Amino acid sequence: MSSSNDIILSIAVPTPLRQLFDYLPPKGVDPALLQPGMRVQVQFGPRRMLGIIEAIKDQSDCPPDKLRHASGILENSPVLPENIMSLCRWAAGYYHYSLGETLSLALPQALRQGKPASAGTITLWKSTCELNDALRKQLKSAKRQLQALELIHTAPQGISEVELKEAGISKTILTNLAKKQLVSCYELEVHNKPFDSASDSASDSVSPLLRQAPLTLNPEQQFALEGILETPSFHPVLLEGVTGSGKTEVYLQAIAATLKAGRQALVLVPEIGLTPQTIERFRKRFRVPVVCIHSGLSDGERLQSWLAASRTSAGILIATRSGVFTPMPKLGLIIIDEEHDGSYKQQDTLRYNARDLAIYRAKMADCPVVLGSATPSLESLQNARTGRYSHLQMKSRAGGAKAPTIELLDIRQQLLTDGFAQPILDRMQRTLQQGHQVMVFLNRRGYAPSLICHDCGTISDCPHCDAHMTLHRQPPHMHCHHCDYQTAIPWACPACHSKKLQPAGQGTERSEQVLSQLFPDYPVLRVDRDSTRRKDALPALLDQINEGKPCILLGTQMLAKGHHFPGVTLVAIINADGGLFSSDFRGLEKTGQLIMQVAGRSGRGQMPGHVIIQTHNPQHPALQMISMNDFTRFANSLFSERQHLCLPPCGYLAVFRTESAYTQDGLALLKQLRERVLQHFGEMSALTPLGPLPAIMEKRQGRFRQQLLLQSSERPILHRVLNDLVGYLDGLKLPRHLRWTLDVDPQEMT
DNA sequence: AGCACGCCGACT
DNA sequence: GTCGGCGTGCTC
Repeated sequence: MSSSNDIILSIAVPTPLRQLFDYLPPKGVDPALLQPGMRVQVQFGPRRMLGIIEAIKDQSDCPPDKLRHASGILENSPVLPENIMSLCRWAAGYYHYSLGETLSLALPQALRQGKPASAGTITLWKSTCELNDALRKQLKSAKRQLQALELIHTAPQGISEVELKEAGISKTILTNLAKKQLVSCYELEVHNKPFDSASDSASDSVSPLLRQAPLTLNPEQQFALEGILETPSFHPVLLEGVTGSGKTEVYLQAIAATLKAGRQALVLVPEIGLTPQTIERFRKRFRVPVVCIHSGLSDGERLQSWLAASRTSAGILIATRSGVFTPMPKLGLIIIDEEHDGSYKQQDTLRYNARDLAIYRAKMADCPVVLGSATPSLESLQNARTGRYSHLQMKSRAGGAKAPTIELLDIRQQLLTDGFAQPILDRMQRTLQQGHQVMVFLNRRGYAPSLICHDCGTISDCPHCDAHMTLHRQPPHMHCHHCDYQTAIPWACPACHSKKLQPAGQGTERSEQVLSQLFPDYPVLRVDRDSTRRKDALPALLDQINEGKPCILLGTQMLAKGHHFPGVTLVAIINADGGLFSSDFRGLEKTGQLIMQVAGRSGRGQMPGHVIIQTHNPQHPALQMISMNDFTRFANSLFSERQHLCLPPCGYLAVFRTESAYTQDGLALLKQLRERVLQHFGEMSALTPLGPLPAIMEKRQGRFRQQLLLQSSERPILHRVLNDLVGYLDGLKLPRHLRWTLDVDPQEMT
C-alpha cells in the first residue's frame, strides 16, 4: 500500500473494463493543478491512451509496484465540468457501462483524439459587391449562388462557413461566387467570450436580444409558455401539441426569456429533425450565437460548437442526442422536441436515452425541461398522469388551419393497380388538378421487397441474414437492407432453374415508376435513403417541393418527420397494416405515432388536409381511434394493455443480448444467467426472466443472436439484479467469439 | 476491447 | 528453417 501522503489519480480509461485505474501524478507537473475532469495521457498495458481524471485520492488499493506515473496532462483546466462528470457517472451506472467509455463518448471526437481544447479560427465569408437588380438578373440561372449571396448580405461583418453550410450552401457555391469576385473569405480568431443578452450593438434591432419580433401567441400557446416560465427551477413539462399547433413558437419565446435572464438553452432534436429550416428559424429570431452539433459537421466544426457552448459564448445549442453531454455552464432551459422519437435512444455502445439523461441534467441544473410532441411516448404520458410532469396541451392548429380528416380505405377484395386502390388514384388526380401536392407514404425502399420464382416459389434470401433480398432497379441489383450484402439479379431460380422470376410486393422505386406512368403530367419526387444518398440531393428535392407546384411526393419515413410542406393537401398511406401486427410490443405505438405524424404533414397551409389509409383491417381498433384523430384514446388503450402485461411504462425491462458464430454459445450463456436469476432472486416475484429466445431476426450479418429479457415491476430490484449479473459476467471467461450486451429500457426488441 | 506472448501447422 | 493461425492472460 502506498503511504497516505501520496497523491493518487483515479483515472477512467476508455476500455470496456468496468473499473478505474490508479496512477501516480505525471512527473514535472504541479499536483495542485490536477483536477477531476482533466484529460491525461497514460501508459495502459502496452499502449498509450487518453484517460480522464475521475478523482484524486491519497491512497490506492493497487499494489505499489504496479503503479505507474501518468505521462502528462492535456490541459490546465478540466474539459468536463463536475456536472457532466456526474451525468456520466449516473449514465454509466444506470446503463451498466464502463465509465471510461462513457466519458469518452461524452467528448467530441477531436478531444477524444487528443486535439487541444482551444478555439482556433473560423472562416468568415463577406460580400464585396452591391446586391442590385442587375446582379440578381445576372445570377438568375445560378439560383443557389444568388441564395447564398442574399444570405451573406444580411451580415455586413461576414458570416461563418459553418452557418452557411447549415443553411444548405456548399463550399462549391462559395468558391464559384469568389471566382466572380462577389465574395471573399478571411480567417478569424475565435475568442469565445460569453454571450451578452443585453448588448445593444445593432441599431436596427427589434430588441437587443431579438432580431425578429415574436409572433402573437394564441391562448393555448400563451398558457403553455406561462407553464414553462412559471419558475426558473427544475420542473418537467410535457407539451402535447397537435402538429401545426405552433410548438416551435412557444419554444422560441421560452428561450427568449431564458436568454434574457442571462442563461443558455439546450434544444435536442431527433436525428433527421435538424434541417436547415429549423436552424434558420432560430438564427433569424435571435441575435445571440446559435450553434449546432449534428452529423453533417466535421470533427473540427463540432469542436467549435462544443467549445462555444462550454464557454458560454453560444446562447443556444441545437443538437441531436449526443448533445446532451455538452457542458453549458449557464444552462437555464432544456427542450426535447419530438420527445417520443426513437432516435433519442442510442442503439449501440452506451445505450442511453438522451431524453432521460436530459431530465436528469435539468434536475442537476435546476432548470425547466420541456418535452414536446404531438404524440407523446407512453412513458411521458405516464409521468404526466402521476404528476411528476406538468401536462400542457395545445389542441388547435395555429393560424386557423384545420385538423386533417383521416379516412380508412377498405381494400379487401378490391382490385389494386400496382398496389394502389382506385379511389386513391381518383382522389390524387383531383387534388393534382386543383393545383395541390400529394404525398404518398410507403415504408419500403427498393423496387420490390422480394424476388420470387413463379414455378417453385423459392424466394431470394440473404446468405448472412434471416431476411429476403430486396430487388433494386436503379442500379439493378439485389440488396439486403440488414447487412448491406449486394449481388447481381439472378437470371434463373437457383433451386429449379426456371427463368420466371417475379418481383413480389411494392417498394418506393416501383411505385415511382407506376405513378409516373399513371400521372404523366406531374413530376413524381421520390424521397428515400437511396434517392437522397448524394450529398445535395435532399435539399434539391426539398427546394423543388417548396416551389409549391402540383407534384407527387413519394417516400419512406424520411418524409414523415420534421419537414413542412404547406402545399400538400392529400396524404396516402399505402401499407399501414404491417405495423398493426408487429412482434415488438411497441410496434403499434410506433405505427400510431407515425400515422399521426404523416397525417400532420398535410393541410398546414390554408387548405384543409385529407389522409387516406389503405388497409385490410379497417375494423382494427387502433386504426379506428387514429382515424378519429384521437391520440389520447389510442394512448389510453395501449396503456391498459401495458398495464396487464407489466410492460413499460407500467413495468421495467432490460435485455441481455448475445451474438455468436454458433447458436449454442449464446444460448448456453443466457441459460446460465437465467439460472442465476432464479437461484439468487427466485423468491422475488417482482422479477421475471423471459427466455432465452432467438432474436426476431436470429441470423444477422452471419451471426446468431439470442436474448434474455428481464422484466420487473420495481426499478430498484431490476437494477440490483443487473448489477449482480454484470459483475458475474465480468468474472467469466467466455468463448472467443461470443459477445454479450445489456440494453436497459430497450426501445426495440430486435 | 486491444495487444503481447506463445504454441502448432504449411509454406517462400 | 519462419510466417501466421488463434487460444490465453493482462491492463493501475
